[in-house]
Amino acid sequence: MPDADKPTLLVVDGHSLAFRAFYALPVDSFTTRDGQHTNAIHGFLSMLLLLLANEKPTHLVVAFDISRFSFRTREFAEYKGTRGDTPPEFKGQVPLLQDALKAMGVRTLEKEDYEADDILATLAARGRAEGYRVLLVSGDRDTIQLVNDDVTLLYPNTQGVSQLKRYDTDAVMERYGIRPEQYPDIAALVGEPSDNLIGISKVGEKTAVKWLGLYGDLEGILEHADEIKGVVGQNLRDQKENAIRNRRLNRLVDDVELEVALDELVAKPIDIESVRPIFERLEFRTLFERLKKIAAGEANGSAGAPAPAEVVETTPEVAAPTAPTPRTLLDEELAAWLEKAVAAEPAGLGLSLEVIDGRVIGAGIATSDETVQLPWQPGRADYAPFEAWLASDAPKIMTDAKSQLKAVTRSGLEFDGLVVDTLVAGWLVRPILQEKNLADLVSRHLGETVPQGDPSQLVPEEGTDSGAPEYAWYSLRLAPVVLRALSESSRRLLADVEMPLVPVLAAMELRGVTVDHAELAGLSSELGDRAAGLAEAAFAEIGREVNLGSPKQLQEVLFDQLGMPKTRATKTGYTTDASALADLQESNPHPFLGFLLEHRDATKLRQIVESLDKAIGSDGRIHTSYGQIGAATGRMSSNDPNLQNIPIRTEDGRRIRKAFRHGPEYTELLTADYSQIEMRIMAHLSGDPGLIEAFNAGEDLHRFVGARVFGVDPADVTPVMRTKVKAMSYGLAYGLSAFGLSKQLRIDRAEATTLMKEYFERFGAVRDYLRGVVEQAKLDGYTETIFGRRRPFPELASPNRVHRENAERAALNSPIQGSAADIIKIAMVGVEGDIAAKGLGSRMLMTVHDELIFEVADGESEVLEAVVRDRMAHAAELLVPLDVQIGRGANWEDAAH
DNA sequence: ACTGACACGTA
DNA sequence: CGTACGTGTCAGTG
Repeated sequence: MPDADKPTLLVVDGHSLAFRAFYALPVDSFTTRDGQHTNAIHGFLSMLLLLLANEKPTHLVVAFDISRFSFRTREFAEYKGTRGDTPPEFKGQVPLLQDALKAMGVRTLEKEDYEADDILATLAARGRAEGYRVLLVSGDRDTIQLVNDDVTLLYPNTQGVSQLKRYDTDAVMERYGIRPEQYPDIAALVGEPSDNLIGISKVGEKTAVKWLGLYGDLEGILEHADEIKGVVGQNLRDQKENAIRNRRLNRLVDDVELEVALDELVAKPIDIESVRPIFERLEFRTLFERLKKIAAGEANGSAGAPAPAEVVETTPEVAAPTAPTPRTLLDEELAAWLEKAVAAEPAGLGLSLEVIDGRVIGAGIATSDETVQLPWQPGRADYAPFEAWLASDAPKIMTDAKSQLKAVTRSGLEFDGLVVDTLVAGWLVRPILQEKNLADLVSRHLGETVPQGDPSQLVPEEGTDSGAPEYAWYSLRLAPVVLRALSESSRRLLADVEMPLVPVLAAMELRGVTVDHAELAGLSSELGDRAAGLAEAAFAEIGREVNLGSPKQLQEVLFDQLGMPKTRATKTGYTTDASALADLQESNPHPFLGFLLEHRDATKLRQIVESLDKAIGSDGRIHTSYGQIGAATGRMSSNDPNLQNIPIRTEDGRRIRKAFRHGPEYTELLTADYSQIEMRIMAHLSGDPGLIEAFNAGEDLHRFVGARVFGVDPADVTPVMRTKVKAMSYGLAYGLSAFGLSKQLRIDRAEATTLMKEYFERFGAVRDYLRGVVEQAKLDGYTETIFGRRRPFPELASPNRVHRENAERAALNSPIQGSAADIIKIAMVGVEGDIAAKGLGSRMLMTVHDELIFEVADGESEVLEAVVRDRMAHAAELLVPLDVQIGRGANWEDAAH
């Protein structure tokens, strides 16, 4: 019978997995209202659901130990003796877990005097004999011996519970260098500290494998013990009893008498109603939702959740292929070649445009086995076939396309058909900015090294190999590898959002935004004067001149000269940041502090004004660069200059925004921003009825929430109450703690704790969701946005508490911030498309995370607003409406609302 | 000239 | 003991 047709028997070692989950998940996040710990249960069930979805077993059973005593402890009293007492917090969870499994219709098995592993061994043997494919899940290494052609072991990583490593025969051989059935011999020689089994001194895995290679098995090794030289040989002879005893104990019993036939283990459909009570008691809301989905999926015969993306580990090839030598083609030759190449590579041709001084001067085009080098000059008829292909929607694969597309436009060419930018695709695979150029990508995903160009040849001569064909060729080869590493939804995100966004960003960068130089210059000198005055006043207070911009010198002044109490410690001393100075001002008022703070404000602002002024180009406009692969969450960044951190909170700051104007051909600026998009996303993702109602009611969000939290009428929500819930709401998405909340609101800890408690009582699904995100991320190793953008979080498994908790907060925030990024990107692509389709003259200029800024052409104000509203509001269909605020004005400040 | 640490602007 | 960025300055290093 072919493997695919075999029934699949999934056998899980219950204790082993639950115990792993117990240590992988924070106990304090998984405690019910009445104090029952549930982390082991939650982790176990979550992993089980993942397995059901991914492996789709036809038969299923979970095996448990009855106690820590078995025939092995009778034989060897110290067996597993190093294990401390089972923590009571864990012990209490096992019966509940068994109840939950029972409610889910999952059979459990246990056998007096045996360990769960023996049950696994028995079921593996019987399953194999009866024509099953057997999947074992256990965290006990001894089960490696059970692997064979029909039996696969899923072994949890040290990382966490759900990153299961799949051991088939090949994987065991690769990892240990021996066949699975030889594993107990290795373990017997080396010892197993966790079972309190001592091996042979100085014998590790390496030595044991070597001996097995020489003498076949443990028996053989012991027979030839006299031939083994040196200290290890002597140790073997002295301590062979250890090895013999270990081998006896680690042999799993595969004929345990079990009162069950395999076909009784058939996986039953989940009856969601019988599960409900126990899940409610355990307060597993997210898990219940997942279970419902799986149950529904079974009902309509479709598969459950998709398998998590595999981490692609490429190994260097024996001999890396090199790019074919480029040919230079013109006219009909070029036309013929392009036609043939397009037909030969339906997924697209590799393309790299050579750019000097922002203009296209040549191109390299690649198929999998040919490359072409093409010089290019404006207006030369010879290149018509190339230009036509460039402008067509024929698929093109590039690396770092945005800068090249800008050059295309500057050179008066048209472009279409970008299907893969390997840089962007690579970032979707690993959004933690590691691979930032083609060479990095090639090394990471192809395991090859891009040959270095000749550094002496700074400017390639026309017609010579510029490197562009090679670049194109590597891009072409990277594409399928990188695409394969993406989940299906990430591939859709790439094709539908990120790729169409590339030319949109290129166009926005080229457009720039008009900024008034005179205004900035005036502001700059005014701020400069003010800073100078404040510095003088500060110096007068302390009787000397110091560098106010030097934290080190400030520390001298504050803590030595003025004898102020020490602030929070930093790596190099004590902080002098604004909030610490404000605290000092309260406890130890001193005029110097006030002058210093004001001086900081003035110089910081002036510095921003100066850098903006310097960035104004000869066209009177600032052209920022948008970093499409800048942020791990999916957001875009802006640099050179950064237009996403222009001040707004202070009056002086807003004066900077007044300098951002519409161009002379345009009538006004129009801004459009999402109001409370992150809270709306939380409402959607958590499904919290209260929050959803808040948004659908159309009332002021914080007033509504405040009314619920404080139990008053919306009309009676005071400004103080509103401020508090507002801080709480915003802090939620960042993993704010009671401590942080108390600090921010300057209230005491107890009040902050009460506020959080009250908040979560009214909006419990929010807490449940946030908790679930982190827990799911621990199991999966990544988080996902509404549109399937993934972000890996290896740090969640860190044994370092600070690192781990930082990762937990980042994981909490990622789906929210990331989904908001997905949404505005979708809106941008839509708006740009509509503007072009309608032939409007208005243009999208800037994006600031949840805001878009447009330049309005004469008479288009209304139609532009309609387009923008439509595309932004309908970028995603959530459980709550997406509210878009529009403002208009002659400058950015006036266009705000 | 570069780098790390600090501080601070935005969403 | 609140997420995500980019930028400027200081101060230490080459």
